[in-house]
Amino acid sequence: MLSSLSYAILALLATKPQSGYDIARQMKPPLGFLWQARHGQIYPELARLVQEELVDFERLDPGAGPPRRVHAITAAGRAELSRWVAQPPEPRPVNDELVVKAFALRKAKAATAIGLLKDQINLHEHRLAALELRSAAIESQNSGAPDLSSARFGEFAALRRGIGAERDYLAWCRWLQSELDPRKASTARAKGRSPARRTGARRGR
Amino acid sequence: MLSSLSYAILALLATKPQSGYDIARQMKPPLGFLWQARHGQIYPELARLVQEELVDFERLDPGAGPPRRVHAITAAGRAELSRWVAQPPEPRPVNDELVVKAFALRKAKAATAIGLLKDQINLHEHRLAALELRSAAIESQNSGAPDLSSARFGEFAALRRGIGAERDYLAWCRWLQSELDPRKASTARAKGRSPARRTGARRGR
DNA sequence: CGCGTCATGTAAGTTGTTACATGATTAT
DNA sequence: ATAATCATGTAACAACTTACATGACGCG
Repeated sequence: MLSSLSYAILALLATKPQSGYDIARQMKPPLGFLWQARHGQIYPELARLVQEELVDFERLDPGAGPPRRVHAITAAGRAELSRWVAQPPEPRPVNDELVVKAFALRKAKAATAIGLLKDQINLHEHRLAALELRSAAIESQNSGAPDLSSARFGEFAALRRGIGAERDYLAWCRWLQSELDPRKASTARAKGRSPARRTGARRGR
Repeated sequence: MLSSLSYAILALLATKPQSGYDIARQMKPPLGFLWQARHGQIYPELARLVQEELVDFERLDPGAGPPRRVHAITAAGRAELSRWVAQPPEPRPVNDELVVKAFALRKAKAATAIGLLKDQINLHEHRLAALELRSAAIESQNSGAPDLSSARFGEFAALRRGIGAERDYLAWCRWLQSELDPRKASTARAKGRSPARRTGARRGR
């Protein structure tokens, strides 16, 4: 059986033939939005796909420089990809260190914790901005959000997931930050303050 | 250096002494909301923590049955935990198979894809309901959302993250599902239909 | 001339999964 | 009786990270 990474590679190659380096660039943390992996994992996996004949490649020798290997998905590769797409996904757990830190946050000084969150917010704001930029680029090329019939639909859908996830993550970070704010201790609580809680409420999608 | 899992274990033991089995239960996929791991990883890690003297344990021999090992965090363990909490977290990439499948969705028949999403929505609705139940239980015990001063704040914050993430994930699944809906192809688009897009819009929080 | 990027690979180590192994207790 | 749950462990494997290794090209 193939790894999830293999299918992510196949999915990228299904849009167009690319080098391992191109794939690594798109999957590079922290910006990769389809699947994240380093080149140290990608090259061996690509070699395996070639061996299984789901991918083939062509050496492009640009006269000067190292020969570039442009990989393309084969017919067998496309077949295997579409077979896999129809299978139910196996959920991989999302383990986030920051959640553990939040859980144990009383162990830290408030000032330290607020600084930590500020850095995280910054990080995720940058990622969000990058994803939004890309999404906006697709929309302007497409004059509006692409639908299923468009070749860019898959990319748009994956981006939309990333954007939603980042916004939600940021909202949580900001909430946590406001809870830590020493000003919160005295004010608030009684007078229905800002980041309105809504845990029990809000039925109906 | 210790793994993230080690710190998750320490964080749980910091609330109260527990057996490896108890820890495994709380970390069990798909419900664990602090950190997910299986017992096959937890027991060896616990043993390591004992060896490092960050955790100790007591054999509880309940006359009948296997002796239960109740583990407790030591003073050194607490110190190490609070040191770690103040460090910036290293981001671990979130790789979700379903996003790859969405990216390559045109390879599948619409009916298959809709079925897939339905199953996913069901799964995540169940997880969301479980998290909301727990959050509501804390709120009722606390008469309102706990703040930093409360012993349950950490748990509440972690749950809140899980709840937000599940809601956002579900919203994406439902959007995707509506895009796949063959009824969408004919209607919609022109007449400003339901799951209102907001990718470029919505500035300022 | 050194640094960043293009470009490809490998080796060692860590983390996490799956399956095997054992055995008592409780519920059906 | 047989299945599920309590309870703890280990071994083999798969996934992923980090660091090493090499070499050309272009920029300042």
